[in-house]
Amino acid sequence: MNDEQLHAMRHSLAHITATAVKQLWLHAKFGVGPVVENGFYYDIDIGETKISESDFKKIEKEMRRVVNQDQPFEHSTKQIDDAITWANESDQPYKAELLNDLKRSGTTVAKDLDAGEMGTIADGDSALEEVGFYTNGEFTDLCRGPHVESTGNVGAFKLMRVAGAYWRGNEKNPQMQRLYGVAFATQDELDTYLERLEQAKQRDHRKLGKELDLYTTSQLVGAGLPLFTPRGTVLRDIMAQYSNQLRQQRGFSKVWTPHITKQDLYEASGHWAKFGDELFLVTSQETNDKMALKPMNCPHHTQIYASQPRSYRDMPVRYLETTTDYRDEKTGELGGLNRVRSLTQDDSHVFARPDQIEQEIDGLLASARELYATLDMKLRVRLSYRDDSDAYLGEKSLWESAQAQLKTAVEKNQLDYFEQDGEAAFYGPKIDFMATDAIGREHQVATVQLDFVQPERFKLQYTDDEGSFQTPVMIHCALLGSIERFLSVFIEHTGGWFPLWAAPEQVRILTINDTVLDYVEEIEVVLRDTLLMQPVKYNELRFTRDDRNESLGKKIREATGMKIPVQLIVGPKDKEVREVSVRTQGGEEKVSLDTLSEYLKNV
RNA sequence: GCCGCUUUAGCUCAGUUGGUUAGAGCAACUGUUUUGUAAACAGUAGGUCCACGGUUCGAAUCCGUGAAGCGGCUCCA
Repeated sequence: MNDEQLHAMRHSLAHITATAVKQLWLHAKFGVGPVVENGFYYDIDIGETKISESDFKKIEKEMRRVVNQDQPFEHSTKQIDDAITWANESDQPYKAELLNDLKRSGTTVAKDLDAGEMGTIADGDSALEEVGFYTNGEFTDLCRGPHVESTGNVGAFKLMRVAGAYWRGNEKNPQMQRLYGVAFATQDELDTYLERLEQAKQRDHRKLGKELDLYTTSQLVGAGLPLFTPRGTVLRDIMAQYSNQLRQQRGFSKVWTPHITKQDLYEASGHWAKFGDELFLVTSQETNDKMALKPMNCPHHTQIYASQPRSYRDMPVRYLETTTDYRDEKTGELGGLNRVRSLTQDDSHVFARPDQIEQEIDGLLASARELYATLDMKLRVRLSYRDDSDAYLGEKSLWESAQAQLKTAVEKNQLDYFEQDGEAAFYGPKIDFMATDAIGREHQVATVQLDFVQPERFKLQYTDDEGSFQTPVMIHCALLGSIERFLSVFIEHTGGWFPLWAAPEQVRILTINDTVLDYVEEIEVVLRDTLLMQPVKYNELRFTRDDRNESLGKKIREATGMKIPVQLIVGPKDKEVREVSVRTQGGEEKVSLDTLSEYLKNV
C-alpha cells in the first residue's frame, strides 16, 4: 500500500468514525476529521454528552458494522449555497461555518483567512462555485476526498483516546471532543505499531527518572517543581558544564543575576505586557515594591551591559548564565521534566555590532552542532518567523532583515531546516533546534535568537569609531534550552544508558567475597586519580563499591538495572594476577590494574 | 485553564455486585550463608487505600469538591 492509499484509508476511517458516532448519538455535530501521523481523528460535539474511553468498545463495534456492510463512498457536488442550506438543515453549524469561509475566501485554512471574518456568514460573490461531498450509507460529509472505494477497504484500526480540542484551534471557541484512532494496512502492522509504543514507554523519562533515581516530585512542594536527587544533579551539572565550556571557549564570561526583580524591569523589556499573568509575584513587605521571580534572564543581562559605557572596540560583549527561572505555567500544560515551573536555562546573550552578527551566530550554531553531535542526537532545525498578528514588537523592516540573516546563517552552516510563521519570540525571530521524545513528540531545545527590540527599549548603546552612539543587537542563545526539558529528551534518547562521561555513577566495583577488600582499596586509588578530559574537562571519575554480602549475580543485576556503564568485577582470581574483569554493555574483558586508568579514559 | 482518564506499602501491582482484621512480589530490617557473571535461604516489620466532605447499618469500592499525575487542546519569553 502506498502513502496515498494509506492516507485515503485513514481519512475514510475518520468518516467511518463519524458514521458510527452519528449512529450512536443522533444529534452529534461534526468539525473536521483529518489524517495525522499513523492515523486520524474526528472533532465531534455532542452537547452535554461526553464521550469517554469506556465508549470506545461500542463505537468500534459500530464502526466494524459499517466496515462489514462495505458501503461505497460516493462522491457528489453541491452548489455552494445549496451546501450551506444542507448544513443548516442537517444541524451541522461547524460545517456551515466552514462552507461560509469557503464561499468567501475559497479556503478554510485559518491562517489564510481574515480573522474578523472567520466563521461569519458570507454575503455576495462566491470565491468558488461548488463543493465536494462524500456519502457512505446514511452519512454525508463535506469533503475533498479522496477515499477508498468502500468502507470494506480500510485495513486494521483502533480508537486510541479522546481529548478536548478547541474548534479551529482557538480557545475562545467551544471545545469539541477529538477522537483519535490509529490505522494501518494490516493487523500485523497495527500490532507492530502498538508494540513499539509499549517499548517507547520503557524509555519514558518519568519512568526512568524514578528507576534511576534522578529526580522526584512532592505534592507538598507543588506541581511542576521537580526535586533533583544526587544522581540527577550530577547529570544537570555535567551537562551545564559542557554547555558552558563550549561557550567559554568562544569568549563568553559567566555572570550572575538575582532571582527576583522589580516589575519595572519587565515593563521596560515588554515582557510584562505579554507574560504578566504568568509571573510569580512577590511583594516586598519592607517597601511594598511589586517584584517578580525572574521568568527569563535577558532583561537582567541588559543591565550589566548598560552598567558602563561601551566602545565599538569592546564589542561583542558576551554573557553566560546557567540559572533557574520561574514561570507560572497553567496546570494542564505541565508534564514530567518537559514543562515545569522551575526551569534552568543555560542562557547567554551577545551584545554585538550589526557587522558582527554573522560571525556570532556562526559560532553559536557551531557550538550547538558540536554539542548534539557529541550526544549523538539528530535535531530538526526550525526557523521561527513572525506572522501578521500584532503580537510582535519592533519595526517590520528590521524583522524582515533579521529573518533573512538567520536563514542565511543556517544555509551557510548547511543545516537542514524548515520555516514556520508565528513561532518567533515577541522581540525577534529564532533558530530553534527540535528534539524528539520517545513517542515522537517534538520539543525545542537549543535556540539562537536575534533581537533588535530589547536593546532599543533599554536604550543600550556603544560608541562607534566616529564617536557617535549606536544601538547594539542582542543575540540570545541557549544550547540545552532548559536543562529539565533537555534531560527529558536526553533520558529518552539514551534510554538511561548515558555516555560514560555523563553517567551519574560511572563505575561500580562488584566484589565476589571479602577476601579482596584490600585489593579493592588499591583499585579505588587508581579510580580516584583518573580524570576524564573529554568532552567535559576535569571530570573526576564517579565510582562506588558494592561489597555487600550478596551474590555476584545479584550485584550485576542491580548495577545493570541502574545502567551503570562500567562494572568492575573483582574476585580472588583477579586479585592474584592484579587484573579486574571489566563489564560494559559491549561485553567483558580482563584489564590489568596498571592500564585500568587509560582503559577507562577510552571507553 | 479546558476535555477525557488515573491515584492502594519505598517500588510494581491484586483487591469480585459496598460486607469481618486490605493482599502479593521486590526493596527495607534481623539471622544464616562468603558467594565467579542478571534475583541465596528463613523470619520480622511496613497502609489515614491522595485529601476533605457526603450517601449507607457498613465505603479502598458509590457521589461531590480539591490536590497530584497521564493523553490531548490552548499557551510556551
